[in-house]
Amino acid sequence: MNKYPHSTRILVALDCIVFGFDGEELKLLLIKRNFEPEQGKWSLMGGFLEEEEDLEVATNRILYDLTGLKDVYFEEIKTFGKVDRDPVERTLSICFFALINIYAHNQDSAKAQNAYWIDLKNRPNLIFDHNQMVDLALEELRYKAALHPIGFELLPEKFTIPQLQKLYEAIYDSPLDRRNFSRKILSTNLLIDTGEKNQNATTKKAILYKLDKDKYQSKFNAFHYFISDSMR
Amino acid sequence: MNKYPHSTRILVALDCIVFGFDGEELKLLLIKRNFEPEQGKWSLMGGFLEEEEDLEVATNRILYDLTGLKDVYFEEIKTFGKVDRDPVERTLSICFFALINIYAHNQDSAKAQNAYWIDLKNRPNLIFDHNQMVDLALEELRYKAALHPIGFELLPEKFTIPQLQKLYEAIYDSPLDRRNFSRKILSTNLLIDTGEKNQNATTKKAILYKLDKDKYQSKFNAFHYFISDSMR
DNA sequence: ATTGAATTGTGTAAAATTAACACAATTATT
DNA sequence: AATAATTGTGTTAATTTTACACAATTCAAT
Repeated sequence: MNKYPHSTRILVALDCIVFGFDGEELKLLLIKRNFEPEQGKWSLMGGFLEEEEDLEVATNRILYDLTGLKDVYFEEIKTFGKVDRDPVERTLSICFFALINIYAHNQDSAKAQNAYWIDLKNRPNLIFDHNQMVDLALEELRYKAALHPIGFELLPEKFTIPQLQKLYEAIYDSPLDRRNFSRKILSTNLLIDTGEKNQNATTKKAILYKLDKDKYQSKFNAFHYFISDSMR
Repeated sequence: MNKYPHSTRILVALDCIVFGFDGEELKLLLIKRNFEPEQGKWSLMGGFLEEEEDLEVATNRILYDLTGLKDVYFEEIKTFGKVDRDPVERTLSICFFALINIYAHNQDSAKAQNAYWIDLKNRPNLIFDHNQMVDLALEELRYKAALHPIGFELLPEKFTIPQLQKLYEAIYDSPLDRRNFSRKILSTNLLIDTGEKNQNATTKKAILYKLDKDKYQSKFNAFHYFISDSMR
């Protein structure tokens, strides 16, 4: 069975930073732990990589259990591997962040895990090295979202340009110029005008767009500097 | 000892894609395996994460054993985790790429590992999923080198602008405009004129520069689009 | 119905950057 | 001294970005 006899086998966890957006603020899906260790404290959603389970399958399993969603956008960030990072037993953590549409996820799945959406800005202290993980995930999200059109993953299927702008303002925690933002976004040709307008607006109704999924893949790498430094 | 009793412990390997540059071509440091499994075939340099060893320590250990160098620049790419990726036993591979000055590394260390510098363009078929790892590493190197000043890691301490240009041409496998390249590089203010010139030139001797290490860290993230698409 | 406040969509000119070039200077060789 | 190869620097047009202004839409309050 163990054919590389002299090496150590190690417990491998996956920890997920799940980002959401409620229209105003960037949110994190966090677990109020009702199990040991560290029961009662806050942590990221995670799980162990199982025998006979591909790594990617495990990530999707964990995201599904938490959100009820399949085909969630996620990205590996880093493996945390300090010997003593988990006081119970040495555990590697392969760390991911995921972007989901906060309104599409299954509330029941979240409840079953004792999970809550928490404002990124008011996040509680987390167990182990999970604070570092969130810091890194935010950094990575900011990096990636400036270079690639991944923000859409956090929005409903149909969205307005002002909504999209609010999202980017939340990600970078800084105001963007409305006119320049609009021009830059539209110049990507990734948005399709649905012909509809948002209904719940109290002032001028904005055009609802959807993502051009055919172009999305081919343009994923074509839009470095989606948000430029000078735009911030 | 095993306090999370129901989970599986897994063998964890680290595999390194070591890039070098000989002045003309991008090179890979590859192992001609004189051990089982797959003896006689080519592979990446790797090793197992050991008990009581931090992940970062393990990476540095593996790089040191291979090159004789400490403080090597490396970057984690991805964890490969298909159940059957290693036919001997299930093994996760945490995959890194490293950039080293090919002339600073210790030949004896490489020889002891049966390692050779191979032109990236003529690389042999590698074992397991190592081909995929190299493909991904090259992609990642191209991505990062376009956004951050990491190319220097592949050059000697003192280098000329034409040398640096040849490096970038090797990385992107495409010619760059000499005059625009020079201007862009110098405008970063990351290069210090050493006052010396390279001696082994058969024509006009070029100015030797060195990296401004004080500015390097602070400007690491300030130079997104170090190499622009339009420059290629 | 009219006005006002908030928000959305589009336009424009100056500034900055990039792309596409040309030319002069340096070095070893002939 | 002339030649060939390479290096350093400059210049202009095109493009992109920045910093703005103005008109149109909507609902609510008069």
